[in-house]
Amino acid sequence: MKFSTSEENYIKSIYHLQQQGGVVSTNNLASELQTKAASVTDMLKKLNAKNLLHYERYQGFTLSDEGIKVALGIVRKHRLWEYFLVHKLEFGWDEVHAIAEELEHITSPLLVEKLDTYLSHPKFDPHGDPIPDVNGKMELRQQVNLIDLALNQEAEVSAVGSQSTELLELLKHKNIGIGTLLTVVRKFTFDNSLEVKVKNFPPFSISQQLAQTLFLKPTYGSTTVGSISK
Amino acid sequence: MKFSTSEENYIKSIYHLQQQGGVVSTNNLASELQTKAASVTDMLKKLNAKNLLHYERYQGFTLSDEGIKVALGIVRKHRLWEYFLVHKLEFGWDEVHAIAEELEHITSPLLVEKLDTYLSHPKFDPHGDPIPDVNGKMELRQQVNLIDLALNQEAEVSAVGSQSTELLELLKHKNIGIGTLLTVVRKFTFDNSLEVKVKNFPPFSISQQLAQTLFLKPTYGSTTVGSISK
DNA sequence: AAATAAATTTAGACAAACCTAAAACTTTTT
DNA sequence: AAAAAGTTTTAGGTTTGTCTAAATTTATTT
Repeated sequence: MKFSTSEENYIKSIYHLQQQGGVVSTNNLASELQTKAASVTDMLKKLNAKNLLHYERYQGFTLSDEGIKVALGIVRKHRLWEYFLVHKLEFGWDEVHAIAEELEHITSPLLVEKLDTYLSHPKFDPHGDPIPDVNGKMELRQQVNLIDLALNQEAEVSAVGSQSTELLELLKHKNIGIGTLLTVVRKFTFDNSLEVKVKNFPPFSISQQLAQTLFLKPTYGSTTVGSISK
Repeated sequence: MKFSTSEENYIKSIYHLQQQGGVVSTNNLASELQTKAASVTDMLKKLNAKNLLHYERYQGFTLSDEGIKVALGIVRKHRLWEYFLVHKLEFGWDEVHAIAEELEHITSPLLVEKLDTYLSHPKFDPHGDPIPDVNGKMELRQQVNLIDLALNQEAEVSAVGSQSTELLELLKHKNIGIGTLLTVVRKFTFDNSLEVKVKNFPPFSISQQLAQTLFLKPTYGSTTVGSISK
């Protein structure tokens, strides 16, 4: 079955939202898609008629198995194109999201498979997100949220939880990118903010909100800067 | 100014038609786009309002300078993507047209320039058509139509005049592709058909229609099979 | 358990891009 | 030069995806 660009965008957004919070609500999806609740309801009816959703009036909704399959196909295309843009065309990892949003709607399945082969079947995209294979299977990202990182445990930034320009702007300002090595030197319970250290820079503060969008891979053989352990 | 996919398709088709015949007619464009004359008139009004056309009711139309600029931008994208699909992803030259029709509508100008650089600024696409540069300039294809090829003059097939599946099917059947070397051994005035020879194959016949869609580059130092010249 | 607030859906409109059928204009034929 | 044929445009309607405003349902207060 084929879908319009608009249908695909709804499916993809529902997928992302239900990854976080389980059942998705109308307002929730409307704000994610920058549209109005009434428009969302219209589209829900259509997707429901195509058996892509479990949907009951006023009760929220989730993707059906079929819906998830479709979503994974779109996610696969999005992440493969991002990989292509960064590793072949030499875009920065923070410039590619909008372009991949367009490329992900190109329909040819053969194109996707040839692209995958050309890129040597990458497992993760430039933001650290896993790329589903043809059957929708993908690796878990073995990453830790910055909020959960142990004190003085060195780790490498490997993914960001959103591609909003606001977030990317803030990361640029703080000089943080994919690959940055950092350690948490203090945690403040008052506002859950963190004091963070990057080599060769003075320590600086990261808010709870920001910390929640950053994912890292611990560097075993940590630098244990001021810790008690030998 | 930005254009919808539909507007871009109209602009591109008008461009191709006026390359052949000068002023374009409504029915002409309707059949090219597989749509109805009334739909064409609707769109003409819109494009005219945006100053992309010279248009007078009932009198036909051509692109304005601005319209040509837009058309060349689309043609540039189409041909660059075709080059990418054939030379990087290893598609056959006869499989890429439909996919490039989708890719040509991706909007990012930076993407086009990075792609062009990645491909090392190719001058011709896999069908032998020239690729316009950023300013719309392109080389003429120094090619001869098969109809005009001199007797016994060896030449290499370098372009086909259309990408219709019907044509590609026929070429496949006759074992002709980009790069095929051939000579015309006889011309029949009755139906303007040609008797053609490809090395290691028995001679075969090509209709006037087919000959008109094939373009070739003469091989200087010809093989002059049965000619009088030493 | 009412009253109020918030979320969701319905009803009715609108723009883009298409359609059919009829009217208007051009070209060709007789 | 009138009639016929062909082409183009207009008029009015459809579908998709959006919107605003009003009605309905669910959740939260008091």
